[in-house]
Amino acid sequence: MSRSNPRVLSTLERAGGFASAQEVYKLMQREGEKIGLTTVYRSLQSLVDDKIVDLLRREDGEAIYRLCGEKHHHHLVCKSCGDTVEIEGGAIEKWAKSMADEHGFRDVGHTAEIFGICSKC
Amino acid sequence: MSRSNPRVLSTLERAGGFASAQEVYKLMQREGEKIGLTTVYRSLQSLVDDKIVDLLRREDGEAIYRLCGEKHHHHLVCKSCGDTVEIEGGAIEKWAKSMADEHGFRDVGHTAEIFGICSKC
DNA sequence: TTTGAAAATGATAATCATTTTCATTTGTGA
DNA sequence: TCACAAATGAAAATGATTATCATTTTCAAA
Repeated sequence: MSRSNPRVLSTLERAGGFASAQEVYKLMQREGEKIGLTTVYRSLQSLVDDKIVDLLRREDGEAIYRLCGEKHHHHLVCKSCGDTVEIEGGAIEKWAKSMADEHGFRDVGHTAEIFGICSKC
Repeated sequence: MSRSNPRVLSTLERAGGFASAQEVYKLMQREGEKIGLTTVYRSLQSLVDDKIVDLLRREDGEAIYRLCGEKHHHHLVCKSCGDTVEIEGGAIEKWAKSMADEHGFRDVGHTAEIFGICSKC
């Protein structure tokens, strides 16, 4: 049982509260932090165990970690240039909740992404 | 552009309409079918492109393929047993459209999944 | 029937995230 | 200082997925 390295959590916060293990690792390297990839993985895993961060999945299956306290939001992503806009999802929250209730699901979370071509492309 | 090998689809059906690429491959091997892993992946991918099967993710990130109807819909997935309910997403369609308009995006698509614990678990 | 281009196939190698191993370092209490 | 447990991280292992590329199959036209 390992405890989380505090610098990992702090980096995840600085990353906007939303990143993969590889991204956290690269970010720490770029900032001159001395840390091993193994420790980044272990720390993130233990943060998930402690319910301090959520574990989600990118479309390609890569694990992404999100601070639980972060305000929940969604993304509007350009398929061409990758530009991303954070958007509100009030309608989604209500939809997810009502669907879950209707089918007797509990402890529900959700993912929702919109992708298209932005005005610049 | 490759078309799907029909034996792959038939195997996925026989598997209960729900399996990973590796599982489909092993199942076909066990049944004496001569097919390569590459072809299994390609066939499943093209079935996804043709919207004949849905691509979801196990907790560990492994891709799982699931037969679905043609009508656009979303999923309510149990994190514990994998049980899946297909649900309507009228609210999502409107939300995605209005968000895209607001930010000048065109050719938009979207993904939305709800996950939780079902009443049986 | 023969031919040839395009599509499909599959063995193999490459990729890439993640996990495991294990030797070393660090922290801590006696 | 000593001993020992916990933490660390480099390197290897793992496992799914994708890329390569030579070979085979399909099929329509000659």
